[in-house]
Amino acid sequence: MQLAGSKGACSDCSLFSLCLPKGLDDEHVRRLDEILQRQRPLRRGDVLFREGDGFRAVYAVRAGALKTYTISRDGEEQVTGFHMPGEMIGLDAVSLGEHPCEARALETSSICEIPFPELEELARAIPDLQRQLLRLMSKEIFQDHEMLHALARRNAEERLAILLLNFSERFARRGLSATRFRLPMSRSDLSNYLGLAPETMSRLFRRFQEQGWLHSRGKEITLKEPASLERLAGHCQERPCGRPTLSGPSSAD
Amino acid sequence: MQLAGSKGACSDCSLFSLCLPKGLDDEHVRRLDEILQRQRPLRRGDVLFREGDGFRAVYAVRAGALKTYTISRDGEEQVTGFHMPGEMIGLDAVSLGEHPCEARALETSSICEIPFPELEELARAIPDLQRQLLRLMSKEIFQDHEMLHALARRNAEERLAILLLNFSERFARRGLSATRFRLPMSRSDLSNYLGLAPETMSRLFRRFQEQGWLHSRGKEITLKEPASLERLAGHCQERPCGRPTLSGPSSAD
DNA sequence: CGATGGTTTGACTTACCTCAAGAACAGTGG
DNA sequence: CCACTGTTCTTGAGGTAAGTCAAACCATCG
Repeated sequence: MQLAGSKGACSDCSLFSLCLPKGLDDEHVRRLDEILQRQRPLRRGDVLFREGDGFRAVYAVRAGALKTYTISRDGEEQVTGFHMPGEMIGLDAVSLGEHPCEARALETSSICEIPFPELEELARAIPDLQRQLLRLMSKEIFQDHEMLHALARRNAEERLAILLLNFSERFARRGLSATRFRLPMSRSDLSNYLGLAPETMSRLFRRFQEQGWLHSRGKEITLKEPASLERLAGHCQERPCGRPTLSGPSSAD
Repeated sequence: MQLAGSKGACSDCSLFSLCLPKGLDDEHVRRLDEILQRQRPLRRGDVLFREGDGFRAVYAVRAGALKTYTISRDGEEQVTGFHMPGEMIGLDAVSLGEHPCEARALETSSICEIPFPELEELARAIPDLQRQLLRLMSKEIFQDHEMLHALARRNAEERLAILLLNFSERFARRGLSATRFRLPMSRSDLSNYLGLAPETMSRLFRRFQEQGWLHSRGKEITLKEPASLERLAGHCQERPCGRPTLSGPSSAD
């Protein structure tokens, strides 16, 4: 898997298809991959796009992790999302025609650029793709609503529990352990995202650790009692679809 | 404008086109209106769809107002949005295939149902429509991010200021006064949406009134010093696009 | 190695919630 | 039109979760 220059068809990665709910057949995936542009890898701290940049493409994360955030007039930032491999960035820019947020690599990351005009064109040709694209955006709306709920109604402990389980699920979906993982972002990014002070975040981790619910050493997290976290996350996390829980003897790692 | 039965082409309302950013030509709007289904008007408290209902259509509000909300396991509700004439409901259901929230009329409301399969089909045939549809969903994501920011970083006063200005703008877009309007929802719906206690909402209105920033009599609101509200909303409300502000000698009413 | 920025910890403050009691309001039926 | 009833709204008193401030600690990195 040689990492070539900044451009060129990205034929070895059908990564984009990972971002989309299943249902596209192989031929379609091939045509998709043809329009992908590979970018040179980003290093920790590198900016993928800035707020106000013209919107030309969406981006699929191949490896690493990024955060997106807006910057308010007084310079403070608000983290709007974390983006892991197999996830998509930039869909919120379609409407304005420019990026309403900034995207920055949390660690060395590899990105596929998907020029949007081509994607739209292809979606017209492939009904399935159109459907998947709409589904993808809808999912983001839906997840934002869950997050709104968390911020509006849940206390600090519940918010952290929800977030940890969310990450756990996302790691698991990539075939990684659901109970042992490395959070690529800083505590202050986490706290910022959850609408809390960094100090509160720190105290929460300590409390969770004292309860024996998890072990955290820097960015390395081990969930020891996912069931307790799920009880906390409780109400709001219940999904209509029978998503498997982590509780009980975990199959992970 | 005779209100017919529950079905039939809704040719007098090109309302759906209102929901979409401008840019569709007349012929397209006509074809769109052909697939619209008119629903019998909803009365205050009527449910448009429930959480978990199968997703078959999205809905455009013609008149009145609705709220959408999720219900957590313990029965408490979280308002996820208010929907005014010219706005769309149900886009968050595309991904799951069922509605993740419940929609209820806040007052007597008239709704157009837009069967989603037909809409997708039409979007395939009309590239412009496809683009507008994507743009519409993107806008919702973008607005949710703004709301996330508000809930995470702003205090109670700022949240209310932001919300009031938001409504003001939405009324203005419909050609109504930006400074005198009637909020169709209860104080507790407002507070719920903003992640506050109803009591706090009540105190906020009093405080704003004491400051002379607005006059409120029940659901009737008069903004007297939009500039002060804008100062409060401040940082987060600044949009890159030069959206006209309300401050200065208002042109409204 | 010291410099820099993230993290932890403690002491203190405060914005908002909770609880509880009235007041205003909206239906509903006489 | 007026009582009657159930909501929604308002107001006050008091408690608490989380923020702020400040200092110590720790990792990373030139």
